[in-house]
Amino acid sequence: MTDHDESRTATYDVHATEEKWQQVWEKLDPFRADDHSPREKFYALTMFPYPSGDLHMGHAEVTALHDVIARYKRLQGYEVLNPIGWDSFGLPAENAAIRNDEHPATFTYANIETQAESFKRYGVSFDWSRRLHTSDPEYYRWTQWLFLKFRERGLAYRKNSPVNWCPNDQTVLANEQVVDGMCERCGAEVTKRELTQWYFKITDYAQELLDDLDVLAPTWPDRVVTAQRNWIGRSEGAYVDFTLHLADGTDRDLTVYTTRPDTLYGATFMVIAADAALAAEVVSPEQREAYEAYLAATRKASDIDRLSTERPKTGVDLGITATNPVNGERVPVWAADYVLADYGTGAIMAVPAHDQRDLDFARAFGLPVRRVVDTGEDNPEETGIATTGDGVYVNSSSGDFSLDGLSDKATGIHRIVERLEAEGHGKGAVNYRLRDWLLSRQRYWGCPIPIVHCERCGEVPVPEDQLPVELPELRGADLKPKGVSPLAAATEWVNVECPQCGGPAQRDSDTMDTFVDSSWYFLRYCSPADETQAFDSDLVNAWMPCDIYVGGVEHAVLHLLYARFFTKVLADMGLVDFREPFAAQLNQGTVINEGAKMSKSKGNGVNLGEQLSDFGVDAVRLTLVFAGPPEDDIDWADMSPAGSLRFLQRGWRLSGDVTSEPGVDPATGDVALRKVTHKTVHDAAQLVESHRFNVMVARTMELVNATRKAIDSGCGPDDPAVREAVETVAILLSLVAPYTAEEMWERLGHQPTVALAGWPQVDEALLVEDSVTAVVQVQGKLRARLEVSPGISEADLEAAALADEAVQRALKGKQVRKVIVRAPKLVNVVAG
RNA sequence: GCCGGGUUGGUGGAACGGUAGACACUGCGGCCUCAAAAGCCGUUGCUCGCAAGAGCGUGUGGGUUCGACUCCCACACCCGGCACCA
Repeated sequence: MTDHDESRTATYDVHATEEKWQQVWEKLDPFRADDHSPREKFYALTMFPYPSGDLHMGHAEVTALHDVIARYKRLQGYEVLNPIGWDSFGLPAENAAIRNDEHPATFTYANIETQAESFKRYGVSFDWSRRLHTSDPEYYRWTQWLFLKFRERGLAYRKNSPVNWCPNDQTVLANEQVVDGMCERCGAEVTKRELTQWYFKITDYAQELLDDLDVLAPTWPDRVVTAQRNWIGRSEGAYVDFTLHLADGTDRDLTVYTTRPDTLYGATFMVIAADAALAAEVVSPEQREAYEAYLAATRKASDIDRLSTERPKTGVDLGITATNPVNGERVPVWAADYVLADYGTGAIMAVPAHDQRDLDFARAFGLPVRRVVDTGEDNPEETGIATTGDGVYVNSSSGDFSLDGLSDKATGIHRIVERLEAEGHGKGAVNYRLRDWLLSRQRYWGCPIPIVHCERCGEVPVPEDQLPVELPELRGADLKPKGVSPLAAATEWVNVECPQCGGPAQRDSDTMDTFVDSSWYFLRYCSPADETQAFDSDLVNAWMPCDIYVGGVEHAVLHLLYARFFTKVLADMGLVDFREPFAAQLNQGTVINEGAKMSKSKGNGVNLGEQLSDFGVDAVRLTLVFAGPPEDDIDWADMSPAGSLRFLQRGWRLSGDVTSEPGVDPATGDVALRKVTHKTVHDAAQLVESHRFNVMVARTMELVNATRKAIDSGCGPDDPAVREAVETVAILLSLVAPYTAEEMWERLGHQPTVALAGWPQVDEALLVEDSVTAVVQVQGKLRARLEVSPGISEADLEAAALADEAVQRALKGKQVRKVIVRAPKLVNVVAG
């Protein structure tokens, strides 16, 4: 074998290389962010993991993508903050502790260590000095402090209300954690319970949370913006006051919310939510028995039944009437479960002609249907299909007021609201689907709520200097869910003196939703060791908002909405000077296998550790980044980590072929290869900025191929352009394959680390092509290609095109009518 | 039903309104080898053709344009969000 042959088949030992560089990085500590650096700051945040076990393919993907951005920005000269921590409170640890008769911390911190080691092996450019865990008292002390601050502002309050209850996890859930009537975490069917619980008043911020989505829309994924808009669910309409006439002869107001006040003349009955307190208060004595039977039946029905849209309408006549404020008409009042107690006012005016639900109800109970908007469609009373579009108003007048003849919905709404407001019978209004955030949980492994309940003083906040309220030591069977928090049974912990009066009192025994912990961790990263405050406002304002937040789309409405809410509250408190925490966002897709989500039951799981052992870290990372657009799902069965490793070895091999010395002036090198190199660097920057990492990798592959050709059959290995090209490959590869890149960089005679080598300078002069391929079309069809100078004139290009043999052939017998020339790229000849 | 996003070779995917299929994977042929593996080189959208070449081709149907994967309209299907929210 000749030396040359050897260089074409040589490979490096993947695992030895990994171990070697891990030690070097440990020593050099090149990714520590300097708060006081004069460089421009860049905050690259990735959603911190929950320590459920070792890292899996999902972690590998999000981290690989995230690290491309962090490493790119560092090369570009930014001071990059790329922190890591763990969202370490939560149910899985608690359930494991019950199973294994141990403390949740055992499971939690063991897994954190495992994951931390795996991240280090994975070569992620994290700043390990800022590591945090939300279950550390040093952290949750400040979660408690924030809770108290929110409470001082009236943004954390307690109320009694029917809440979502997971019978399996034995805890309440926020609306956001109930998916299709099931517990988001365990899949059990969620039931309702009447409980007194803590809430964050996120609804105070509904409008701002909605409005600022417009600001985020250009840099946030569409699906996240859409999901949040839908979740907030703003609707515009009006409150309208009807008068109820009770059986005992008294009257009272009944206010309803409607988005179609313009159809007020079509209201033929009213419906009150069966489970609203009002319904029980106003029902007539004759109908009370029937109502109570109906209510009992309603309560028994689960959310699953309720959610079914196919279900026929049910209800009961309350035996009373109400007066329509615009025409004095008396209509019957019913109770039904299709009206929700906690939206609007819990009561509606039913306009069966123009609302499908009301029409279904009217038909089920023989109630009248009156059309007040003629849309040209058939009468809803006959078809059973409500008409909801624009049309001409009819039967809509009383006294000196009339909508009749009008054909514009917006004007109709405006006119009737004006009228209602003038007469004091209603007003324009906005409603949101968003509800307050229920934050209490009846579980142990979470942040204790720093409140003491005193018989005399009521709710008393734990004084700040007594924070944190630490969790008592409970383990194993003590943690078994029993419907109230396990903390309630820890009598020594629960029973305390009231901080205010010194009398006997009890700690609040619930813990906080873990989404509270994760609503501010990105702030803590800016000053993670600060023992005097939750975060240093100056440092937070210097680093934030996060320039990029990479993570899973499953948090589109949960974590991302809560974190936005927290940030707005903190801005109102004057603690931060921005109102949105994440300037831009990237949601990675899911790694699946053989067309399906990986799962134990399907047996299609792909083990990350095995992939890393078989192909090496770099090949796995490269495969994930090269697979396609970052937000697309990746089917691992379609991928070729072996192919990725092959490419990396090919790239590495180049570094052994370079024979010129480090520091040689590339200006004297082969111009053709230099052009490829500089164009690649130029394009790669734009591709990374626009998150087209897969294309960036493809371009790097092209550069490798071009360099290989130059070495073997072009300018040869000692040409300075070859060194320039290979050094460029090493730097570009460092975004995705840090081990291979370091190895190349060292073989090229440079000191570590390539991560700080800087982004290559682009020579603009080398971006100019000296010949371009001009395309000649006849009738829009490609007929010829011409190599021409980039500066060719339109006339010259046209002449050359028409002179071409293939073009003449295609034109045969036809007359040239028109020639479009776009020098130097294209000519289109139109004939006929 | 309402709101977003999508549909390109055998596969993953590229393509400022201007060469469709870059870059890979797979397949096929070859080199190396006693042989195999690995590696390397060539080839690979479909149809016809020995070839030169020709025709077809980006979910469907229209439109705008000299020219459309790209823009506009309608439709089908897939994915995500919301949904008895008045």
